[in-house]
Amino acid sequence: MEVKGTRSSSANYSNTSSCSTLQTGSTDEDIDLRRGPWTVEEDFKLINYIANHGEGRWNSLARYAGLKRTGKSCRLRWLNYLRPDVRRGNITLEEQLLILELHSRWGNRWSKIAQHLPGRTDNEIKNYWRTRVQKHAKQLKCDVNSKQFKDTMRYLWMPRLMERIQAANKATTTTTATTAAAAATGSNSTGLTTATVGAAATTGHMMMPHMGLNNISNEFGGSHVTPSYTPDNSSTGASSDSFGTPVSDLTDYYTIPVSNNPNPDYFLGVNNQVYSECLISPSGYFNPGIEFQEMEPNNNQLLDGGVDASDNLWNVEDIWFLQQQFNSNM
DNA sequence: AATGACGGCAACCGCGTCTCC
DNA sequence: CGGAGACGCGGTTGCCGTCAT
Repeated sequence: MEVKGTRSSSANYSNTSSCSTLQTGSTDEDIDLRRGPWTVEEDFKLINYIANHGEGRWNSLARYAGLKRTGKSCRLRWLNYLRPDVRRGNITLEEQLLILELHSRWGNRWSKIAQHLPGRTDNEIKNYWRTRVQKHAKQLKCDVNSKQFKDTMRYLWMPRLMERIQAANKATTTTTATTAAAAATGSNSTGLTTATVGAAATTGHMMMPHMGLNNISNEFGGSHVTPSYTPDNSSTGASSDSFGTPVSDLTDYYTIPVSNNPNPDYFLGVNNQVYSECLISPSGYFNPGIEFQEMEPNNNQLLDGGVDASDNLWNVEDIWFLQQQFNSNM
């Protein structure tokens, strides 16, 4: 495992003394509240308490669980790290595409975006955006909120990302009947195009039932991404056409065999056994001292011919290419 | 080998909203 | 209706690992 920079490494866990405290001062209990990295013991207490009593009422939960933490801190720790269905590791190409798509629509509504990426937290998506996307905006010497950058993202990066997804799929899978069916359905209720969803479906990932499809169909207008990947097309017919276009049921995509996916951490829909196991996952959860590190997925996720998927979109060649495109639009 | 810079991520903070009394 | 506490969200900070020199 070992996500780079994580505070949950065993080294950090052992270093309980580095955790600072803050004085509450005025409460009747007048306890020293801990801050900073969580220890194994604290995680264990929190997990066990929630397993027995459920979550919510975080302030009292913190007290009753014997944690010298604020309720807020407990909530954050649970939601962003300990929750069984938290998915960790590299953001996949499909997830990157979805993040770009959703962010172009909703802006920094991280929690809203996270709702559509099962297992991902708003914090993780926010971090991804800040560390990756903003970095590349910086490289292009433009503001991440500028129209030019958004257009670059929409008309260049996203189509290119889709190409990469499709290329990865071609390289790693044979076309399944389900994929063909998906491709035949055209756009869907999310406004994402066939290319988007079909590609994602082929990998057995994304668009799970619990993503709140009704929600999406209401909130998504037209897709900004068109099959032809050209600004002209997307700015005219495509976006308005896909608005309310009768669509296929995304459940069609839920049952792609996981074996199609090169990433061992991939999950399927909630009806799928593999995903269920992934949700439960936690050989290490209740045995933190021994196996805690095993809870994290393989971070060396390889797609697209062995290139780290997390940076697939952003290699040097692309940056150069995008810079040319970007400059020519100036 | 030492060290400084940088990147990535967990955790914290402030504030707005919601819920309950 | 209004106040208090709980909750949730987005922005920011700070730590740790990695990389470059």
